[in-house]
Amino acid sequence: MEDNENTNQNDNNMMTDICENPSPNEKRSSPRIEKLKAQKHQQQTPVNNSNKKKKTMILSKSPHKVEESRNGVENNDVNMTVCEEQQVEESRNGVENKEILKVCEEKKAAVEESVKRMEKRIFDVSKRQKVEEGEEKLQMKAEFVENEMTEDEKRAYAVVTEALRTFYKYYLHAVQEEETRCGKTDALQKNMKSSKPKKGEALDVDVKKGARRPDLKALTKMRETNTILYPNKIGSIPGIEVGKQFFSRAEMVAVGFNSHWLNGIDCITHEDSEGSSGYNLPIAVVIVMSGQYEDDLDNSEDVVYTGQGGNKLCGNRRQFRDQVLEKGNLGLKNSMEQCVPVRVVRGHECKSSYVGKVYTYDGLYKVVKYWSEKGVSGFNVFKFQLKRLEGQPLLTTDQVQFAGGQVPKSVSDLRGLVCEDISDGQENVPIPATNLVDDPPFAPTGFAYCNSIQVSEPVKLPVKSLGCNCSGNCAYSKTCSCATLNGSNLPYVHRDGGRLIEPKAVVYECGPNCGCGPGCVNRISQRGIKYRLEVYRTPKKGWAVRSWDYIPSGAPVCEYIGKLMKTDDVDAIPENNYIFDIDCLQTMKGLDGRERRLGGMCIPSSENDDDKDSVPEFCLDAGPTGNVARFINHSCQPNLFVQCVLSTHHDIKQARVVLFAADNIPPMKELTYDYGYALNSVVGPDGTIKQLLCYCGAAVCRKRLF
DNA sequence: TATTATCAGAGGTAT
DNA sequence: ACCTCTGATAATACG
Repeated sequence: MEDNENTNQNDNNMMTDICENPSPNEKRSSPRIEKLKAQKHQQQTPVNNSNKKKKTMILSKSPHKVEESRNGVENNDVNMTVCEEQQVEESRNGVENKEILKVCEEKKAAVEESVKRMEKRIFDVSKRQKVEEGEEKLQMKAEFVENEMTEDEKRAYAVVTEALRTFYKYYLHAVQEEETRCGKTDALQKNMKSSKPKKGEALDVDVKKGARRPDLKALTKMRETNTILYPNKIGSIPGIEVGKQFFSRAEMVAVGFNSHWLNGIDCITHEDSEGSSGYNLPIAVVIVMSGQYEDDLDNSEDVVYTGQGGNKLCGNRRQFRDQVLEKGNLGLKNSMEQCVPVRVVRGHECKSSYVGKVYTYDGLYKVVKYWSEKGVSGFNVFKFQLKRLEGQPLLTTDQVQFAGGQVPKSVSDLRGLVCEDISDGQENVPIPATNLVDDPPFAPTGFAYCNSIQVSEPVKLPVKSLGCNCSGNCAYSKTCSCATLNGSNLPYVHRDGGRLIEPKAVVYECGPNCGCGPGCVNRISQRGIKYRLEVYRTPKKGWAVRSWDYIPSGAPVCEYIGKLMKTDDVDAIPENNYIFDIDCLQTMKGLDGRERRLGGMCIPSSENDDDKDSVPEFCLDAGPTGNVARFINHSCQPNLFVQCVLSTHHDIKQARVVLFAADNIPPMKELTYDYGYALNSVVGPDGTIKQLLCYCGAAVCRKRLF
């Protein structure tokens, strides 16, 4: 199938007939097994591996495809092709199909509207891409995409993000349950090995009955709370762009991209589903190709997908009977006949980071033909050829794997390097700076790097708080006095090196007077930077920060380091954009501004009420001295959030300010947080309201100006 | 340390 | 009861 150079001709002459194809394709099985087989097979026939054993394969990778799809962008009736071709064919097939044809007509508009809406955006972006040629502009692409979103699209994007955060929250809660119940935490394991098993507690740990799938638990929770987005949607999903990365199948279910975390082919089966009336059901709306195609994904606009069924899923995973034209197979056939666009998701193995697998939305495809053929085990399997709709963003390896461009392997292959490590060895990982914008390029200057808080003269530090009496580390939230301050549970889970389960008004960590050691899970934010961050120059926003690593939601990124000052003293300084007000108290009271990023947190009522209307008493000035956090830009749709943390003392007015990941952040994506200043809150000396343009792309700019 | 085997897991449909 | 096959861990092979 690899040598399919006549793909285009086939388009004009599609046949829906089922033909016997003697090519030795075989059963559907797990990616691992398939991979192994593919490798073995390749060893046997190293040159011509035309009879692939993969579930899906790339049919055409020829360069002219690229040109074609570029041209398609400017072609107004580009998305007529699906239905037009179909109609021609239907009329050939005769009277019996007239009904389907009619349905097709009726549905055409709705489907095309969805496709066109997307393509309109693609058109705009593509135009930009043409203008902005050159490698160094790649990083700007993502920004353009965000900037050119309409208000509706921004809203849709925010809705999707919100749903995902809900999912992360439930997920991490389930992880904590799992860690507690199963006793699989590092702490517990150590305890059980080294010291005597804690009486009572360690004994009721049920290792076998633990919730092993927090992702599924989270999904169930979302179903219960009715927070799953867009069930059974046809075509593109608002707020989810081509190239969107997901980190598990469950995540995709949470936003309604898929309806089940396990199915490769997802169908709409019920009449009452949104937009499904009039269709001959079931119709397939999304397929997932789980696989190993990182290298051959470029321009893989044609695909052959193996149907479902006839597999022994437990045991040897062999094909043991013929596939039948039912369920997903029938759905794909129906989708072909009724011009239903199919979302295509590809799974990529990703061993370089904590995420084992990444799923990428690769756009809408049309089913162009299907057939059945004998598999290796001697049973019939169905094959579906899908062709990518034109006018969508090009598929490239970069795009599939890393939205913002290629991830550098080391500092040495960084382009535009202006500084190898702005922290000058102070951080665990070097933080390089690059500048591909200015000519001649320059490095960030005018500040001294420092990774611990400096205290200005008039500021008095509060007395250190008493710590907990734990030893080793604080796995037992019931006995740790620090954990108790956070509620009944620890704020963090152990997974992925420690993740904050959800934003809280304040996080009480263990501190210098605690009995626990540095390995304690309740000291997550005290361990310095652990992701490979890069400071880079942007055309419009000055310096910015991104990560080369995946950052899981709830993971600590960095603390906001600067000089701890009294706010009154700072207001005298005219131009300083590096002031961070420590306004936890104001935030907790629900005042304007930063409360937005904290969502629906609960506010403790114990704080003194007379502070309600006060301004923040202290702030952090990262102007003259600070850490990498001073380069992180504002966004009204940020992927980090600000978390007040108390560790050495319990005075909230001087809380530490730590930035945590709000989303699962893919490499090379700019890190941003919400500066949180109320719109029109800054008034100039002449009494006019000062404004500074926000380039985050969101509708409302609330960036602070001095 | 890297690869392979194992198995539970949930929601829909079929029996 | 069956179908869907993922995600995490246990077990094994490997160097």
